[in-house]
This record gives sequence, structure tokens and C-alpha cells, in this order.
Amino acid sequence: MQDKRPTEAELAILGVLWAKGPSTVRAVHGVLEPERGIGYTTVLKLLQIMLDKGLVCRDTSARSHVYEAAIERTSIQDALVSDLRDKAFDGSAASLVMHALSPQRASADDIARVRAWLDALEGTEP
Amino acid sequence: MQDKRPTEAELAILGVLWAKGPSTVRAVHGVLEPERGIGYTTVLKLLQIMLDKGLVCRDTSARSHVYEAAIERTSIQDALVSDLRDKAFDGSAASLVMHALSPQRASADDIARVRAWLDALEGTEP
DNA sequence: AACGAAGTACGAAAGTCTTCGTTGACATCT
DNA sequence: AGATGTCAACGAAGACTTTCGTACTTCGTT
Repeated sequence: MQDKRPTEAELAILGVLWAKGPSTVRAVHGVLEPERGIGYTTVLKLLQIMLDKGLVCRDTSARSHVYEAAIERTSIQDALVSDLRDKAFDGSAASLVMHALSPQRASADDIARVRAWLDALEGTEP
Repeated sequence: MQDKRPTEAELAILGVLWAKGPSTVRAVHGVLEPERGIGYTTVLKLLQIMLDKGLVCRDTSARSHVYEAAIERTSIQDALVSDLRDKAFDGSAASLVMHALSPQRASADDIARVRAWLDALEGTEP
């Protein structure tokens, strides 16, 4: 339990668990099958692997085991953003942000939200 | 030649080519060996694979071939940021940006640069 | 009790990524 | 010319990821 970086398929599963909360394999599969055509046993296997890695935990008291994300969503998000910043932006958060907010890619709403957030930040951190 | 997303090792090599411009295998290896202990033939092989994928081009007129990035750095950066936004932030650029600029992670300078950039944006886009 | 449905566990296959050893070509130095 | 060093090319091994088939178990229904 040291490398907290999930693979792509694992991240998709975590996305479901974060969105829906604790879920059975069937429930996770129900979400993922339509959008990526993944098989039931594949989801099961992935969840077992993720259990090994400590990415999820589960409750086995019922016959259908209930899985739950074992890490905060924000902690994964932080890790992934830092990773990308270092690998593709020479460690510059500003550069990354300008790409993410480039008007061709981000909505005016996104930009407004960030602006408001920055203003609030200024108020609390003189 | 459709999926422009480089793997991790490929991205490291592209990073060198973007920073140094057209380079021989030896030059790329000279940068990467100290920081990740990678072998010479590994770099060579990677560059050959990247040539196949269209990520780099090369000049073979001299005995030591000279490789050059075949794609813009910004185009890769855009792809990677969009990818991360969709996979880990529910498609929300604002959410991604707030993580990237969180004061624990970003320097005050980064934040100031983004703020200035946003101000400039407002001027040009009423 | 027997059957079928729903579930978990396991192993293996296929694909991708990364790594390097080995080979043969070419150049340079003695 | 022969030895030495540098280089590209190739193949293959090992790790990791993703996928699913198959087998076994458990529950509910007939």
C-alpha cells in the first residue's frame, strides 16, 4: 500500500464507487457495461485486484459483497494532477492550468468559477 | 497514426526533444540516464517505436541519426489535460484547476500568474 | 431433493510497455 | 590491415493491464 495510482480501468470503477457509494459488483457492472461494454467477471476481477492493492474495501457479510472506495477522491485527484504537472508541464502548475482553462476547451462557467475561487482565496490569505 | 497519446517513457523522451531540440540517441540518453538509469539501447528502441507511431521524425543522413519531436508540445499537453479532466474530474475543468492551484501544492507565483492571465483574458473577451 | 439463478474465486490468454542483450555495420586509430 | 569504439537494428524477456471462461458455492423455488 504505497503507490496510490490506479490504472485506467480501476479509475473508472472508483468513479462509480465515488458517485454511488458502496456498491455490489452487479451495481458497478450495471453502470460500466453500457458505457464501455465490460463483462461482469471482469469487473469482479478488477475489484479483487483493487482490494489487494488497498484501493477498495468490502463488506462480505452478505452473499453479494459490497465494495467501497478506500481512498478519498481528492487524494487520487491530487496525485494525478501532480503527476501530470511534473511529467508534461515541467512542474509548472500555472502552465497546466492555462491549458485546462483555455477558452477553446473550458466553458465560460468554468472560468468564472475559478475566478471566483481565486477571489475568495485572496480574501482568506492576505 | 491516430492515437497521439504517448506512454510515460515516451513522454520523458519527448520532454528532452522539446527542451533540447533535435538530438541524437546519445544526447537523449545522456539526459535520461542520470535521472532514471535507463540504458542506451532502451532509448534507441523507444525512439524507433515512436518513429513508427509518428511521434518523432528523424534525419538519417549522418551516421548518428538525429531525432526530432513530430508533434507540438502544446498539442500533447492539451490531450493529456482533457484526458485527465474527463477521467478523474467528471469533465469539470474548474475542479481540476482548483486541485492544481490548491495553495498546498502551487506556489504563490503560480497563483499570481494565473490570476494575471485571467485578467488579460477578460480584457480580450468581453 | 433437485434445479436453476446469482455469486465468488481462480487461472490463463492477449495486449501493451519497458527493458536490454546480441549482432552486424561502419569508422577511426595504430 | 587489424583492433577498438560507436552506432542502428532486431528479437525476446519480463512486467503490467485487461479480459473472460470455467469451476465451485450458495440461495430460493419447485
